Amino acid sequence: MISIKEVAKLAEVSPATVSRVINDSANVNEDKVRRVKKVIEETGFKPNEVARSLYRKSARIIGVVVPNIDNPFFNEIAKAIEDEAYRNGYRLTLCSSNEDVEKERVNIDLFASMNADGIILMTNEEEIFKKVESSKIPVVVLDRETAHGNEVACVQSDNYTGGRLAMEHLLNCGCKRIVAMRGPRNISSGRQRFEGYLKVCGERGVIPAFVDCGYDFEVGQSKTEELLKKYPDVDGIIAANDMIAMAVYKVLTRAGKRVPEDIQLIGFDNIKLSQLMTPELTTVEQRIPDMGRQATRILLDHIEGKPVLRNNIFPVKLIERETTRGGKQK
Amino acid sequence: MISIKEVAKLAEVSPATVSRVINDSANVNEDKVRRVKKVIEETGFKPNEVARSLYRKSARIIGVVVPNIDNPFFNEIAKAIEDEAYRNGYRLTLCSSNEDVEKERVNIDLFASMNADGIILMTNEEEIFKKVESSKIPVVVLDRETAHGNEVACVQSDNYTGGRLAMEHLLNCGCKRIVAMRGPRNISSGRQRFEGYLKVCGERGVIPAFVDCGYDFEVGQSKTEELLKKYPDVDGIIAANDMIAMAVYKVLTRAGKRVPEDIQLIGFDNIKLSQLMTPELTTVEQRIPDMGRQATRILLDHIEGKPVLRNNIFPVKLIERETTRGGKQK
DNA sequence: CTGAAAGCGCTTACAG
DNA sequence: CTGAAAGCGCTTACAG
Repeated sequence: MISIKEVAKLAEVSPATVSRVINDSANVNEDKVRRVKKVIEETGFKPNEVARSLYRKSARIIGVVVPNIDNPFFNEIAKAIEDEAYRNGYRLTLCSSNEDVEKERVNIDLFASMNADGIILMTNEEEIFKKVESSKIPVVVLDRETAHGNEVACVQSDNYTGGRLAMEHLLNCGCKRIVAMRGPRNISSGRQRFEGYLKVCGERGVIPAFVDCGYDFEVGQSKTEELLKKYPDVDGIIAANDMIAMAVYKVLTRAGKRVPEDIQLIGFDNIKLSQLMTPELTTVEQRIPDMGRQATRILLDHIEGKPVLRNNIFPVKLIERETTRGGKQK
Repeated sequence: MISIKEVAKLAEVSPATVSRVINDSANVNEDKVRRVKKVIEETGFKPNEVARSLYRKSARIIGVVVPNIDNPFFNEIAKAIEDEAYRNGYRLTLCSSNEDVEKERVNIDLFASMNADGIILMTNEEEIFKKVESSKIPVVVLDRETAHGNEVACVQSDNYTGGRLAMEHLLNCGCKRIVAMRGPRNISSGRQRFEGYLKVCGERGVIPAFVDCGYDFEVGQSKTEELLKKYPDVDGIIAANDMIAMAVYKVLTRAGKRVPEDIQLIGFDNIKLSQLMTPELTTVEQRIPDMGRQATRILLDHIEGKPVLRNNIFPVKLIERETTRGGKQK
């Protein structure tokens, strides 16, 4: 790689002038501009970003921590982040933590020592929030809520309303015996959805029925089996999310239950998969790409010193598809 | 962030000595080592990686270009790469190109100017291979074959055998009218699988029947409809990959065809999804995590100056599940 | 064993 | 408008 010094020599100006031309940071004699541009053109010179970031203390990098990149939800989020970051001249370095706190910690340190400009955090570990706080890098928390107040902003869905929507829909579809699969209790989205569900139970005089569950496919299968034993008369299931709903569908099918004829099923997230599977899954939509984009925008705005909204709650929406029976009463 | 100079002052040694302690790069008086370590401990000092990479001309970063991170296959690959990279102290910066050549080009330049140590490339664009070549960064090509000879290595599956396996399996399952959905013609994996299929046709005296297709779900749907019109008597379908198989399944179901009773179906890749869907998909397994890991290992070995295998072909394997009828003849 | 010095490739006051 | 100089935070010959 050719350096600014060599460009300067070839263009017969000083390195400072070349820098000024590259950055358009000061008026430079037209003729010199021309000469410099010509040399850059001919040599294919690109400024070394590492040297730049050393001086600027900014690498135009944003660090992203996801629990698991190999999960459609985070995956779709990451795509949106990457997209928005790229559009603004930022790169993205990725840490898929597998919920390994040590790995998250190491990566946060790395982000700091890389002069990353900001971090988008989707983690469940309280400890990491503290860590990040001490690193002084601006953070936006995505799809999570935190008790700490030091993050630049939170962006998440209105999970509570989502929980309500799911329950109300099954009720409207005529289900008499609805069972909720509660999401992880250490994740705010799981708690909030469940609260929405409970609230509707209260309003409609329904006795809550549920089973504790996580967000991953594997636990979905075993928890569905458990559910079937515990509530043999179930005719409606609210899955903790879409991946769980896929698992539910598999177990129900194996057990000879038809969806939606015998048991109606609703998911949460509206990941692309929910529409690809057959039957197509009724679900509560989170605006995943918008959330990823927004988190990134907020981070960039903050970096540029613009004011920023601290709490960003995205609306959710019921998407009726084939695993529930629409307005029809049973 | 505290710097090495301040650590030096606090420990009453020179910055050079601190550096030597950090890197364990020379013998240092025990007492000084102790002092330096103590100060580092107390201050939480972490060396600035940007400064390091400026000197070393290495950022311990590997750049990854995928056509689309929002696609299970690349997703699973990226996870494996991230994992292996992390284990070796490397970070990963990601470009999800959406097959946008301009974006790929910009990112390659960025990788170069970030002092990235290597690139793992999964692209379809000939042009990009040339670009990368000129950037002088070591490249390994993953899931692709190139005509260029300048990459460090290629890693891919034995797609030809995979194509054979798929066809032979459907034949063994008693299918009389098998139609292949040919993968993209500009991607080597698509061509090779199709060749395997053709070869078996030749050997078994079957007249080839196929429909041109891509690798993404959406085209899978329309191409399946086309297929059904063109070959109304079809009783076995070889999908271009698992995502296409999902689309095929949906269209068949909507058309009132049962799988595998009326039409048997086989995919390719063995992405996790193929096992999550119901019915579970018979498919040809690619060793996705191994391939990602191996690509990374090779890159790192090369960077460390170790010799490296140029062509890495991973074996494929038939995974029988529920969309074909095993050994049973019809 | 160890410190002062030079250098990695930029950028920006500073002085003219 | 423009160049020489200093500095971003490290590392490694070099000399002792």
